[in-house]
Amino acid sequence: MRLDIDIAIKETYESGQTLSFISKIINNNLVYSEDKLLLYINAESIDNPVHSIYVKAYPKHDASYVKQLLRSKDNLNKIYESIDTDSIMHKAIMSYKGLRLTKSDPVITTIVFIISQFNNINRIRGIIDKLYSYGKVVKLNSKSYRLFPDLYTLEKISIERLREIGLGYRAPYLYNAVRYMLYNLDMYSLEHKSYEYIKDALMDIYGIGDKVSDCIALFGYGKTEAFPIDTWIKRAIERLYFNNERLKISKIKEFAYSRWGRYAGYAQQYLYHLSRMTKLSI
DNA sequence: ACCCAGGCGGGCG
DNA sequence: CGCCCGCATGGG
Repeated sequence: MRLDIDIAIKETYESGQTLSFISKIINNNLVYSEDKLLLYINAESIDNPVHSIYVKAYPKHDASYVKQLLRSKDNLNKIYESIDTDSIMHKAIMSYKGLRLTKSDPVITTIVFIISQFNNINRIRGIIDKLYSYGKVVKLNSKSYRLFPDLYTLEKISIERLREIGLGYRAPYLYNAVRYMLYNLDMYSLEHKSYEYIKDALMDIYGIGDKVSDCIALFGYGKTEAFPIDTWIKRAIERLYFNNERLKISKIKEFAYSRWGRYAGYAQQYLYHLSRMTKLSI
């Protein structure tokens, strides 16, 4: 199925969202798989913003799901207009035009960002890879791929095994979260709740705090007002907007919400990508 | 060797 | 509340 959308696949893939962790670039195509579906996304060039992509899906072609995943309703030009408040954000927008926020499965997003805490992107990818080995094998175009394991499969993995996989001290966080999502909280019941409601519900989970819940709200529930603050974003705001002054998280939040409002999440994503790509030597 | 990574829970004042 | 500390692990 062909889908009209302005998107820079590579930037979107590399910018540290859920999609970054549960998909792979294979032969210049993006392969993304959740627990019940697999997408094979082909763009003419993953290096440049394109205007359309071609998608094959397992088990069936479902354009609406792909549109939701890639947030095709977002009018990037309008969003740029509203967050282009200064020369720094302007540079980020110009550099990474076509970078989109993505909206992934909230359960998988929760798992990914519990693993992400106080960790680095390469290690997170490695751990997610190992989790994939528990997933079902499916075929698409006569090639085999793994789906992400569902909660019932993850429930069978012991804490010791999670430690071996590399979760370290986060093993009990994930172990408990899997059970919490199975028996205490239907994550899909939060889909159309407010940002604040979602944050409160997520922060009741052992191992999920302010930052991880913001990532889940943003990348798993599509709440674009969320502004996750990790070490990169903290340094970036301090260095680029406050002349290297040390700031409290609460102060940075205030700054971000008042400056970028309901698209703070987009501003965050561009700033995060800019910070990592330039290592802040701008 | 040392420092850092998409932070969190717990304990203390 | 806010602040401070320890935490597993691997790569630069």
